[in-house]
Amino acid sequence: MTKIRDIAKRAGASIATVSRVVNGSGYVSAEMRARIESAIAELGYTPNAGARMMRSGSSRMVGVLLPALDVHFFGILAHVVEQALFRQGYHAMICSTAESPEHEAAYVAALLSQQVDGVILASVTADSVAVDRLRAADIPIVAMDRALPGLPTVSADHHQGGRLMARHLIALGHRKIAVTGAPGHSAPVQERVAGITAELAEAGLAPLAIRLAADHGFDACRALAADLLTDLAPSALIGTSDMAAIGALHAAAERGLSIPRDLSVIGFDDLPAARYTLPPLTTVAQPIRAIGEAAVHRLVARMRGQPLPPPPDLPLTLMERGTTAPPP
Amino acid sequence: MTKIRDIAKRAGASIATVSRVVNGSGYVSAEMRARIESAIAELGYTPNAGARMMRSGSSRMVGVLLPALDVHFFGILAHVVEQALFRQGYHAMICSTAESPEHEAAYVAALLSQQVDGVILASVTADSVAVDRLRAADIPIVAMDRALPGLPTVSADHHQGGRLMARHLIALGHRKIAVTGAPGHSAPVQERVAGITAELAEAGLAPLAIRLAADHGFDACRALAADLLTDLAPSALIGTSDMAAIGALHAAAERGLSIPRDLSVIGFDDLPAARYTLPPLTTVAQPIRAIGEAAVHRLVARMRGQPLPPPPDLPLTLMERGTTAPPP
DNA sequence: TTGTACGCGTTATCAA
DNA sequence: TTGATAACGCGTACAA
Repeated sequence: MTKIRDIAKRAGASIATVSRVVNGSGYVSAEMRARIESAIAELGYTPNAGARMMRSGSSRMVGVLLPALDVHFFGILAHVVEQALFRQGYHAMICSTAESPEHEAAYVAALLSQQVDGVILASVTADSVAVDRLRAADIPIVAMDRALPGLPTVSADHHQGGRLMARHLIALGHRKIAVTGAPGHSAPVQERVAGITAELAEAGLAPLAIRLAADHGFDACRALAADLLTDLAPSALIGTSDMAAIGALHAAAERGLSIPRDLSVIGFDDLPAARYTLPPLTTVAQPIRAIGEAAVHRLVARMRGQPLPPPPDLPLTLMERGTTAPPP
Repeated sequence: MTKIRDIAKRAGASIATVSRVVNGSGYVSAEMRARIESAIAELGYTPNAGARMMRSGSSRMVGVLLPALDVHFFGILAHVVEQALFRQGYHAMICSTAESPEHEAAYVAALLSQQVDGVILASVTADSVAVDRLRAADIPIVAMDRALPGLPTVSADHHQGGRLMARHLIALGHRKIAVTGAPGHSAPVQERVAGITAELAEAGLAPLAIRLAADHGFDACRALAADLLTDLAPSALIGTSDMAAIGALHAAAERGLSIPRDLSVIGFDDLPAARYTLPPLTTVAQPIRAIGEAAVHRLVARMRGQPLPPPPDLPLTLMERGTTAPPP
């Protein structure tokens, strides 16, 4: 690997001058700059990040901890965050913990060891030991998607989202409404359920049932909804996520139910897949892009020592598509 | 940040001994080890990666360059690769280039600067300047999903995939077969198209049309298929990806066509979304998990200086679901 | 079995 | 405007 000394030698300059050119700091004559720049181009010099970091104590990197990349929601979120960080001159170190404490601990250690300038915690559970280590390190942190006590958070209002789903069905005239979804241990999911229940209560209603699975895969969601449709006879099903709603659509089809004539189904998230079904899924859209960008915005401010921007307004939108209608 | 000297002081040892404990190298008495370990736990020591890297010249990191994380296929691939690397003791540095040369160049520089031990290039174009820099750096590289000349590659046989799609439709009795898909500039897509054409030719057929869009979003795919159905009257449509096929399903529905009675549709990839449609999509499954794991396997061997394992067998599987049937 | 001392590549300070 | 030099934190020869 060519180093700064090689460039200095080649350009007939000192390493200090090369450093000035590379970092755009201090005064360098035009002629000297040109000589050094061509030396850099010829030899293909890339500054050693380790050495840089050791001097400056900063790596211009931001850790992004999230539970999975193969779940489309988190893939999109990671993408948005990464792009936003890039625009601010930071590199994202994306770590998918696979919901395993072991992974989480290893990644937190790696982030600390890499001297990341900040961390975005996406949908991490509050009682995580690893997160405590991170907090102890006194690095700027922003929680995303799921609030973490004592940490600046950027998250949609899941409670309100639950209300919007219920409100839409109530307005259509539904009274026999059941809730299905996963994963049950997810705080955002629980908040949505609470919002649903609250909105129903205000209309003098209660959910026919609330069934949450541990697994949020397609098959689990479909099986859950199938049982629900067998046991009860709801006129509408609320999925706590698009995944759950799509599973419900399939469970209904298996039982010969026509959507939305015999059964209304509504989801949450508005992932791309919500538009793939036929009819396309009615759902409450979460502004994923805005969430990622706001998280970066708040984090960058803290990393620069600026005052923390206020939590942004992240409006949820009812996307009325083809799976909801008045009850039969 | 606590450093190795702090631990040494606290434990009444020298930094050399602490280093030995941390790295599990050399001899340390049990008593001393216990003292040092408790000091590490109390003070919360994490070795500085920059200093470590400077000494050893290695970062135990592997760069993963891919075009996007918000495209589900790449999100899944990134996840698989990341998990596999983790099991081998490497951390993944996932870089999504957003298909922008500027991003790509910046990330390549970052990878070089981070002294990554190896790089996995997913679906990168061959004529990329950035990649040339990477090759010049003499780091182990493996190309994934899309072959790169002169580099070990792990990729499904897209040509064969094209053949499988065509073969299935031909076997069902279809003769009026059209191809739709995106993005047109993607090499894997072009290979699939070539495979389709070859298989049709062997049956004495030619595609009714081949239409590829630049954009691989849902709307573009649907519009493309809609035009195709208006202009021609195929009995079957081959999507070069699940996305294209799902778009075709919607275009058909808009025109009142019943699937698979009036029109057969087949896709490629077998993403989770292929099962979301009603009826679920018939498609050719690409072994994404095996691809990611094989790429890591080959890369790790090279990083360890071991001989390069042979390219693995990555079988494609026809997933016969609900969108294909004999022609009307 | 443990400790001392050097060098890894940079940046920043200071002097010229 | 440029150059010499001292840290930064760690791993490892080598000495004890």
